[in-house]
Amino acid sequence: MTIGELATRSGVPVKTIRFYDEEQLLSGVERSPAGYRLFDPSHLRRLRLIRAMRSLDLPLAEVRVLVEVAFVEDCGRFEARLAEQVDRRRSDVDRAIEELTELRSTLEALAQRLDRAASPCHDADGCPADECTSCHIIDDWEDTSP
Amino acid sequence: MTIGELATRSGVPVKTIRFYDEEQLLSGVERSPAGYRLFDPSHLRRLRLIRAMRSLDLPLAEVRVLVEVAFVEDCGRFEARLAEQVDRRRSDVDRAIEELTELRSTLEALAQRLDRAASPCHDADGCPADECTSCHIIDDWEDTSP
DNA sequence: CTTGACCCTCCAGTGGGTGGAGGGTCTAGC
DNA sequence: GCTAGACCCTCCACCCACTGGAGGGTCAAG
Repeated sequence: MTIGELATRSGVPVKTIRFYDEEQLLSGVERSPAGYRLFDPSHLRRLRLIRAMRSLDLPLAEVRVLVEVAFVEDCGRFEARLAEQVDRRRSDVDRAIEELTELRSTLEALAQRLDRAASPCHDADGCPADECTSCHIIDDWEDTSP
Repeated sequence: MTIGELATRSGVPVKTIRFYDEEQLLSGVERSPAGYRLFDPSHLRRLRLIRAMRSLDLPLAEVRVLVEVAFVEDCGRFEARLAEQVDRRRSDVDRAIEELTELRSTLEALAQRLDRAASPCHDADGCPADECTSCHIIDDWEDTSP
């Protein structure tokens, strides 16, 4: 299988497969006399596993380990390690959702304040912050944020 | 004000201030005969505005424009542009939260499946996927995901 | 023998900083 | 006048996971 065929079958871009190869995520990739990469069906399985792990946003370094464990060591170990990573990722995602939710309400509050904002100074020479409600939006909002 | 003083007063690291200067977010920064950056109080205001915008995760390129509008043009324009950006950011954040929520439930489902997983093959020569429940976790889960 | 679809390597860029090397400057105390 | 230490400078590399492009080799069909 050439890289193009593997790309078509897996749905992973050629460039990305090459990148994974450089990063040692696919092992035992042969070369044709002309230097073309040659893959076998195990690489397709491997690539699918990589993509599955990546769709969980596990870092490549961890994916590298996980793939190695799955294909070289035994699956019990793979399962345990994956469970571990899934747990870790789960709490990361929870934290990220919390942070985004907080940001979301900050944005909401700011949007409302901007709607209510009355008299921008319209000073062509730049804004003399002390007399301008627009600028004070930022100041006020800074005061109320941590 | 030297860069160290500005850093202390603003809570922004020296390196970051230098970076913002290089990126043209602070303008009119003087230099001492020895080449030291010299700031005035307007730079403190500017820096605070930058940090406020960045805390909304607005990209630096947009922050650059926004700061310029606030300090060089008039505040009404700043207010309008900020409102625009806040709206855009709001929908981005909404989308991000949705995606993370989806990821979160994928992780949840996978974690449960991993808990229930029965018999890993424990084959020291690598896993012959067809007979191994651990490997099938990935396959099954792939099938159910888009 | 040419055309066009492949393939290769190497380099640069993304965003928003952060860390470090290597070296100049300033100030206080002796 | 000298030295220690805190400060400042520039330039370069690194993070992450790719992606795009230049410049050039390879292969099959017509």
